[in-house]
Amino acid sequence: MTESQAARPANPRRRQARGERRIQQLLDAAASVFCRTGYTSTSTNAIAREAGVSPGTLYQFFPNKEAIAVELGDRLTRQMRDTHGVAFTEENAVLPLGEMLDVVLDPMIEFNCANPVFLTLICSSDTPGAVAEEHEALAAALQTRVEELIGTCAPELPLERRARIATMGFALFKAGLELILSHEGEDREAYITELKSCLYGYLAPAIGTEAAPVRH
Amino acid sequence: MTESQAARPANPRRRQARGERRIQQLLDAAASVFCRTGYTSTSTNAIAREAGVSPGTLYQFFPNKEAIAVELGDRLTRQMRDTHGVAFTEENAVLPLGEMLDVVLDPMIEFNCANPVFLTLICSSDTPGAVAEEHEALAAALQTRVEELIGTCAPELPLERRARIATMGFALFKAGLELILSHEGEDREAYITELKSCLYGYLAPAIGTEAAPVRH
Amino acid sequence: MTESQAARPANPRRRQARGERRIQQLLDAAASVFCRTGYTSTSTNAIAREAGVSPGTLYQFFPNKEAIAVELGDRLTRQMRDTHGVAFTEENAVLPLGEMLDVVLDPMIEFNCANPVFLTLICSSDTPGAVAEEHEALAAALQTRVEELIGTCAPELPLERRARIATMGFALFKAGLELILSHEGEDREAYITELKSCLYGYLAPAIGTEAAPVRH
Amino acid sequence: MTESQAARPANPRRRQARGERRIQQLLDAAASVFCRTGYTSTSTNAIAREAGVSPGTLYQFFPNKEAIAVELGDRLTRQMRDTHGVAFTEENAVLPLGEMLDVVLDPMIEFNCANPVFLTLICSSDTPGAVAEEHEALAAALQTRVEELIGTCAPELPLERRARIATMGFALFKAGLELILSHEGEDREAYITELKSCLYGYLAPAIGTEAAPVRH
DNA sequence: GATGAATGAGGATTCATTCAT
DNA sequence: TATGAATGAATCCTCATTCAT
Repeated sequence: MTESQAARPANPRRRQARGERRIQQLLDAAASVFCRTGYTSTSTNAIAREAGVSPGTLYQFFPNKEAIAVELGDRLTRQMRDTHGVAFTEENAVLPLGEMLDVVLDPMIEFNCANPVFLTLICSSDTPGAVAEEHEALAAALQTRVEELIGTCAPELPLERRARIATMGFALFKAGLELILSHEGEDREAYITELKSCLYGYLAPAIGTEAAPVRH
Repeated sequence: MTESQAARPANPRRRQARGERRIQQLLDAAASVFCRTGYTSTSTNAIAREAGVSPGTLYQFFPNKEAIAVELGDRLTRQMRDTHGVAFTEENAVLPLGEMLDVVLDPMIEFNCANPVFLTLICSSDTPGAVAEEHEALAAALQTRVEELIGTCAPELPLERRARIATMGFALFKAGLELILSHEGEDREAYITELKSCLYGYLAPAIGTEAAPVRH
Repeated sequence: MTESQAARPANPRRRQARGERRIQQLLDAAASVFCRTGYTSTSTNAIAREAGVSPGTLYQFFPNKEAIAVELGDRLTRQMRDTHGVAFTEENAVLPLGEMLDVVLDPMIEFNCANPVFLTLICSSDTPGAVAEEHEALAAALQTRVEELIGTCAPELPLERRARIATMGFALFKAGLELILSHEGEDREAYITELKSCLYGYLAPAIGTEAAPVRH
Repeated sequence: MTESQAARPANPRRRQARGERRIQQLLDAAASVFCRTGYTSTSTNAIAREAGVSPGTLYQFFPNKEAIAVELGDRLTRQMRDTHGVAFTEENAVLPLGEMLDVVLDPMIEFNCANPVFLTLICSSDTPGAVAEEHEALAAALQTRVEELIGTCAPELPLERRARIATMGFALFKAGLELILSHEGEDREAYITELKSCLYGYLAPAIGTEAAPVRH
């Protein structure tokens, strides 16, 4: 009796657990297929097949293809923030440029190497509709944080220029990331170095290489 | 034989001319639609409609959708070479880096602003299959020329690094171009400047800012 | 045996009561959704959702979608008979036509205004299959009673004609009811009057306006 | 030469002719299937199958299912007007009611017996969306003409009542038509008589049985 | 009984491509 | 050569129904 009462709460959870597992399974499948064939060319049936379920099951959890991409993006974003969110904190603004780039980029790169869909999603500029909007919002959020960081490093920079630098830097990062992801082993490392030196060369004249003065 | 080719030049020429006109018409239409909706989302019927011809006519000149993209890319490449090919000649290697970037990039940017499909085609990374391959070849050709230019500027650079710099530089260029194309007027000019300073900052430490010694 | 039925009456009753409540809940939901979107366009999931239960629960009480409509129709029919069944009794045959129509139609109209699904079910002529058949049976039953009433009023009428009058009268009633249900307030009242005068005009020449002679 | 020039105009026509034939074929198929299973339950694939063509072909001529119903309704309406449009002219208002009903109803009934889809389309009240709207418009147009006719017969009738009579009369007509269409031979004739006597009985008290005074 | 996940056939619609004229 | 009709597989998505828990 008391047992059945104690066991109760598990029941609804178990159901939700199964669903949650399916969702994760579907998102994993989607990630995999998106990476292979790109968002636009990916069919929901292909995702379902990859996940080993029927099309109907997919639609029990997602109202349409876009929702999958959006949820995937959301989860990855959250995950990225939870894991590597520290990178953009103001503290890093006090570091010399080279070190700052390491501190900021390394976790980002690591995350993207572990989750290559992320770039796929962000770069699906071919696609009009909710996905693009959703991920533009995502990109915009990232850029804002970059802008803030730059603002801390170089407060005297005009706002417009600062925004452009953030935009350009972000575009640069995506471009470099693509190269990084398309290589492995030593080549990948080499491209990481390349990307960093590129960003260094771009940012150094604009925001200086020295540490920003610490604020007390 | 010679007679048929020489004595009746008007008719076949006119026919070929008509065909050529049709092809150009179709390619123009394709360019327009590709830009608007991206390669993947563009249907052959949409291209035919835009060109004001029937689907059947389209397939009289192109075996399939990819062939259109490929031919479009080829023509643009040829056109770019014919018009701005000079930019990559060795002569420019003797210029100081800043000037060289101007000389090399300005015509490229101008060309791409006039033909925004070019970037669309090159960046259709979403698309698996022949298009990607074809345009990778295209990109590879461009990169080779960049490599050669870099090689002239900095002959002591190890080949591998040189290739990476070319790759990275090219990726950077595409990323910048995207920003440039998505802005207009002053903003566009500003992003052009941004792109150049980015490339300058990246290349300066690698290949030096001074003019390469002229070879006699 | 008797013990289990007599000594433990509360438990099974309560269970059946719960089941009965569920069934009513489902039928109410079905009625609501049928009215809104019509039988064909109504999905079982929609009914379950409206009833606040899971699809599986619905199928614990009904083998399929049609069974819901059938049961709904049956219950409404029974309810109509229980409440307004008196209307068709022979006694009313002695009334003059005008009064008879009032006595017969008013409760019918009232019932249908309170239960608009009834008409929806009866008129789902779009739908082939069991529902139509079931409800044709329902309609046939009603018609039979109308026929009997007419037979009492005008015994000399040939059977065939009598059947046709009943059929036509019933069709007329449904048509009028549709108009009545699609209006409110004064408009509704006006259409009720219209329907009655229509039936009066139709039946008067056929069965006479005077009260049938009372039989001892 | 002159021949080829004379034959030219036939060429485009022939193509359109084939298409026109297909359209008619598809509409015939649609009419058949709509009648059998109702608008809502009819699938475009079923129509295509009935027409002996592939689904794609159907969509070459109609953008969607509704468009088929709409075009079908339009054609039938035009056909009805062309053939029997005379029935509603003012001239008939001078006839005594009984004759007027014959003159007005007989061609309408004949037409609907020859084209039973018409009623199916008009009665697809189950369906929300364009079809309903389109055919409500159709029904409204018919009713307007009925109203005008009634207005000529009984000019002293209040407008509201006149509208209601037209609405009710039209509903009555549809109901009767349904019965007529669902019977054959003598039964059908009998129901036609029944419908007429019903309308007569309804309209006589309202608009009089005598011929309206001729206007000079 | 109740749940909600699972199914898979079927629906509307699109599209690259082919074919008869 | 040009046309536009024809194709049918593939797309996204829905829904009646079943099943494991």
